[in-house]
Amino acid sequence: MPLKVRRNRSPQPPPSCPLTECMGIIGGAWTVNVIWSLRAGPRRFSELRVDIPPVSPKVLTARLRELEARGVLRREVKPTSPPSVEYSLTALGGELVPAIEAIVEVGHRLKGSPDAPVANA
Amino acid sequence: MPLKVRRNRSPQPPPSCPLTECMGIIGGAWTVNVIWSLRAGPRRFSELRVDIPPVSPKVLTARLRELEARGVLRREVKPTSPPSVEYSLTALGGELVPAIEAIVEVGHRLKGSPDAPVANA
DNA sequence: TATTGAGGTTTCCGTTTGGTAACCAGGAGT
DNA sequence: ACTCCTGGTTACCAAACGGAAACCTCAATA
Repeated sequence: MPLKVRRNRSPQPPPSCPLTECMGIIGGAWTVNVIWSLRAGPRRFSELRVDIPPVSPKVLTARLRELEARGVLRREVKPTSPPSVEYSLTALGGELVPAIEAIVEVGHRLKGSPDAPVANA
Repeated sequence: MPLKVRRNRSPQPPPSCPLTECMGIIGGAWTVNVIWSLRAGPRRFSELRVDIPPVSPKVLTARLRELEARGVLRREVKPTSPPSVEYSLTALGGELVPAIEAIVEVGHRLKGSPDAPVANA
């Protein structure tokens, strides 16, 4: 009797496709919103929460840590009282802004969610 | 005794933020790869599977349907035998290409996955 | 008659994701 | 002695997402 192939395969190394890989970082919830908020200058944690109301602190922290680790933004603790933390785009992060602008631009012309109620339907 | 707030809230209407909304469509698995594959001309279902080997038929179908519904691509059945189906970008879909190019461009310079093994580590 | 190829659909299932709520530390202000 | 503010962290949980495998129709071909 032939043995079945077991399906508990260990996760394979990512295919290192730059497109797939880059979408892995851009694609997280609220990631682009964070970059968008920072494009006009540095923001603190609580300011970002105001800019993007539905984001939870947990996710915002996660996104900021990821973006910092990838060199998109930098994190600076200011010796104020209470100490505040300022996030700002790096040069690399700045390069993402036009790309996101392009997406927003097209986004305006996309048809809405397919199952969303349409005017006059 | 005060009643607890129940958490079975019905899903709220999307905030209709063009950025968030557009990322909702771009962000699905393999979506950008599909657009990327179509940028050079029309492709059939099975050709797309060759272009993007790890995509499963289920997900590929889902992505094609979504992109069609939002006017990014069009689907044409050709009366060959067996009938074949050709997918091609619309003008709107074409506008996404430079945006994706920009992302890929920056993606090249992003640091890799934070917990990925680094050369000499 | 069986097989092949196109273009899917369906079911099942595990992992990942993100939301909620609660909690925490340290210093400043009242 | 409290309370507030900043900037988080943690545990828990439900839903969504995507992969695997099996199955399907129709026509042409071997």
